[in-house]
Amino acid sequence: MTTTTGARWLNAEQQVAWRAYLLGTARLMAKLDDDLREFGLGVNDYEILVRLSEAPDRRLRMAELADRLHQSRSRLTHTVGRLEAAQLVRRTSCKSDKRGVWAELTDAGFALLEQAAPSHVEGVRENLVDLVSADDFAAVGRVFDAVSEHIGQR
Amino acid sequence: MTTTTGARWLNAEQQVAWRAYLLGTARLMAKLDDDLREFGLGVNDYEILVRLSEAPDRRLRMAELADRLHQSRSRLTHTVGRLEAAQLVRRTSCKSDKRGVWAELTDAGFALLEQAAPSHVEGVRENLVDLVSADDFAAVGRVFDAVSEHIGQR
DNA sequence: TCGATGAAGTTAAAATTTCAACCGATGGCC
DNA sequence: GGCCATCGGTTGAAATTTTAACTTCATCGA
Repeated sequence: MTTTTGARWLNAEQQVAWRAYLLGTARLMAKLDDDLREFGLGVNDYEILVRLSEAPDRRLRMAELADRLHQSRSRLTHTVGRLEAAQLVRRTSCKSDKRGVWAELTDAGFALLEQAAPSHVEGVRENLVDLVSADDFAAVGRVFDAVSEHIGQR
Repeated sequence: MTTTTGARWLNAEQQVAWRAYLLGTARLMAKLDDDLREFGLGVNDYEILVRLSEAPDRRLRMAELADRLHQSRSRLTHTVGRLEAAQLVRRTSCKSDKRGVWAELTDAGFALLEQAAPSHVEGVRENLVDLVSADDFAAVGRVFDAVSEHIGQR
């Protein structure tokens, strides 16, 4: 685009950084998905299992889980349906709120997570964290914290 | 995950930064897609149009375009098919390599890009670039350059 | 010149994600 | 209590993306 209006374009460095982010993210996610395929998971599935594994009683309400991952409820319903079919997650209805549903990590789900985690984390290190200085990586954290904060939920 | 093996986990700050990146990226892309919907585009379509608009004669070979965006050829074929149906892109066969196909931006495609660009770029600024220091944003560029570099093409 | 190998791109089918409509439950509020 | 806007979640269909197979053409070496 040429600059014929008063619009605030990105300057050259910003432009370069923005595109590096887009391309790098695409490549990184593809690589991580690739490496997880051996376990029958994708990054998205993995993140779901991790969130459950960390929650009290290894379970979370569907809406809570969806919010933490910024997914639509519908998408989560479908994904959890598949994870449930694979016996990695179990759904139980919520006593206190009859509309509610708990998604709970099964023992098999936890076991698979234990298997997949070392290789996945190693992938995150090798293809991201260990590539750059601690300061630069911390900056990434600050930047995307600010983004999340700014955009907020929903 | 608890640390019972010799695996190299992420430390607390790295963990936090990694998750901020995942969540922030999800929110950011959703927001940008949202804002582009008014023009009938998504971030992915937009990037395709931009790459074409910058290329000599506003056209690129399919494989070249796919590589620059790190997309599968198949995905690009489908997407360009839709963009072509919308008259934003035109496909022509390549003289010098009969297997080849040029994807070329039409005038309508260029016009739409001109319309969408100011608001899109403003969105990138408002939800990312302008939220953080120039140094931090530059760090993002360095980090994902390193990622791209490390993972390489394919 | 042939034959093998691989690149460029498409295609069809399967898997995933989005979209919109929907249902039962909840929580004010009058 | 009764009304009603909204929440939590699901559903089915449409749209998009992935996967694998396939076609055509290029290239390279014998």
